[in-house]
Amino acid sequence: MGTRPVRNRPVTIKDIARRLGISYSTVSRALSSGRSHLVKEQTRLLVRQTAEDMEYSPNLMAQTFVKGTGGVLGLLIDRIGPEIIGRQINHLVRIAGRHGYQILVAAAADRITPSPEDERVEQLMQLKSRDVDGVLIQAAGDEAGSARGVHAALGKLPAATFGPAADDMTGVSLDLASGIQEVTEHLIGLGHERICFLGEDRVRADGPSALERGYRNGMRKHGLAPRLAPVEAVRTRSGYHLGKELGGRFTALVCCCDYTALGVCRALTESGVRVPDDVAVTGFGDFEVSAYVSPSLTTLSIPFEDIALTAIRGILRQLQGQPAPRGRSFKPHLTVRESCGAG
Amino acid sequence: MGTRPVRNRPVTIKDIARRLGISYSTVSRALSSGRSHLVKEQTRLLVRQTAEDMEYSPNLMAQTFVKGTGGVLGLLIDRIGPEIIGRQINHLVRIAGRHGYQILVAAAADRITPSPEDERVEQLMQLKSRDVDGVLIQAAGDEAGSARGVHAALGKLPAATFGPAADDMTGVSLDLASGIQEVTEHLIGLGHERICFLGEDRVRADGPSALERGYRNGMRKHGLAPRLAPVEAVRTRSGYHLGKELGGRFTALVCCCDYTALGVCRALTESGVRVPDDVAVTGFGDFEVSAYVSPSLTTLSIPFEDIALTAIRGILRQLQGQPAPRGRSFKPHLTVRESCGAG
DNA sequence: CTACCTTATACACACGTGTGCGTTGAAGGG
DNA sequence: CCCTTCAACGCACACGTGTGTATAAGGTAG
Repeated sequence: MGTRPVRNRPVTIKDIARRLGISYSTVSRALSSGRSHLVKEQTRLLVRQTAEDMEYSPNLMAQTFVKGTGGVLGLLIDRIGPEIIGRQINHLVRIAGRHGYQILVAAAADRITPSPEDERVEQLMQLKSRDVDGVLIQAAGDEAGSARGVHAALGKLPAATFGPAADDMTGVSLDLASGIQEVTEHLIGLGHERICFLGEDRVRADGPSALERGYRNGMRKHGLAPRLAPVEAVRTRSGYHLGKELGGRFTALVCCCDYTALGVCRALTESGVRVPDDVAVTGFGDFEVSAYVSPSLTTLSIPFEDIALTAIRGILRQLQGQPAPRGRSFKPHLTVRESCGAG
Repeated sequence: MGTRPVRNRPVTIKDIARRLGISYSTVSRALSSGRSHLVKEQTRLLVRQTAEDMEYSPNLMAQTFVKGTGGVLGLLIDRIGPEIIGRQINHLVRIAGRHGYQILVAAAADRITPSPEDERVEQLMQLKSRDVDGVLIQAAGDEAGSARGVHAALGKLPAATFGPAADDMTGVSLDLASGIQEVTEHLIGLGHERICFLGEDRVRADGPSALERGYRNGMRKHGLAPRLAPVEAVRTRSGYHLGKELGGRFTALVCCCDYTALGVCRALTESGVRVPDDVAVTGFGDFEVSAYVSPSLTTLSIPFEDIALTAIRGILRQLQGQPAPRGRSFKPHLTVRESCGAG
């Protein structure tokens, strides 16, 4: 009779107030960190002690609801390879958590959509209506974040996009072109001249991709003729098939993705072409496996940690009322291993 | 003068009510799908049209707040390899989205924690205070979900754990033992007798892991003596080093992870030991890359889609008030490729 | 002792939405 | 004509928290 039955309903500040015989506004003030001068120190301690005893945990929904801000960042992801997503999410969640934020994921539907941009806008609206404090936009296309509809849908919501900086949103991009150019020139420095680029399919007809531009720049700079072979992005199968055809005609293959490069290596090995002795191969991404295959892959490492850090810092700045930092473009790091023949 | 200035504040049902000169409770009822008999059809249509015109979008925070449920599932992840996480998240987000749910991620902190269980409990509490409708618990340990503290912290919150079913929560597990046993017996069927198991480090002293048990069962069934070599889980580096030592002493190596297997293959190749001609190697996980390396990897495929589907269905059942389905244990699918020598 | 100031607390409202219940108006039966 | 019935809608409260303002208590100076 002395002990009340355990209630399933979580403890609220009203419960604490009732127990202490004070008003719940006092409890609220005692528990909120700021405005300490409005509550007597003794009362504050008493309230805090009682809160702990009663196992009070604040209703974050209510706090978010009333304050309009509540420690959640939205992450908009498009279809990207699981390896990239996994690594990126790992870093984002970790760094966001370090600043007290959680990540709410909104991913592209699996159905075919007539307009990817409209879908992104719809997801953005949904994130907005959940009062997320900011949005991280990870999308496949080159200019995914800067689309007009997306920008309009954002309104004043802090945002960072993994791509070129747009107005009012921090852009954290990877300098694909300079990366590919570096690896291309590295191969040229090793004496290669017949170098083929295995790029992604051109989804749109809006000119060469950044990767392709980097390759072209590298070749042009040394007076060599570029040769291209399109490959569906992030697909090893295509790399495999192309490797079968291209083995004899080139001395080096620059691939747009580690998986493509691995597929190429496999095809070459099967055809009796040795890597790197007969043909050098390079990749992009430095996936976890790439250091441990044989031959280990010369590739471009992506500074995920820096990228995630910059993006989240950008959002934090915006949350402090400052204008959106323009962001940065990070250069991939050339990681030389065996497959290029320089190891 | 005729047109009001565009307000930054989002449109609420009160705005709609004011515009139409009706009370906002009527608007609320007109917009909510159920209880259609309480609003005249004409009014309902008028309200919906107006809502669309004014670009009203409901405040999901408020809805969640008042209803105590709001279309978000929490995902608790421990440290797992990015490949696994990436693939799992992809499926979970996609399937959850199909049912109108979003995923809120809570990941383990990067700092070393004295008690992993306490940390999980803390994260659970945080998810709970955000009124998530259910929790998906993806943890590294064998019995991560069934820990007592976790169970207590959950209370009546629907949950699914990727592991053995615990009381009141759906368990979707992967039958690691039967998978490893199958691949072990497959190797025995190919004539191998000196088969070594490269397992993960034993974190605790609570007996052999499920993987190890599967291997032992397979060997014992055919009267062969088990041989173990511990490897830090999901690490190719260790696999590489072990491969260097073990190449000559065994004719087959059963690895606990594809990455380990790839490291082993590399080490063997470097040492002049041919795979699969001299030594057969198998992995676990069927990572994206494993089909395209040379030799392609015989491995066990994880039915991610089924796992995610079962977990989310389990939670949906619980949300409908039904008791937690016990869940299922899925068998990995033996995918025979080249590295075992049977291709 | 009164006027005034400081301090600590209580009261009341707000945030946006859902919902029980009372109220209104009209229709129908006696 | 009055009473009942029922549809359609408004009022008011609730959810848990934050915060501006009124109020009470206590102290000091005049």
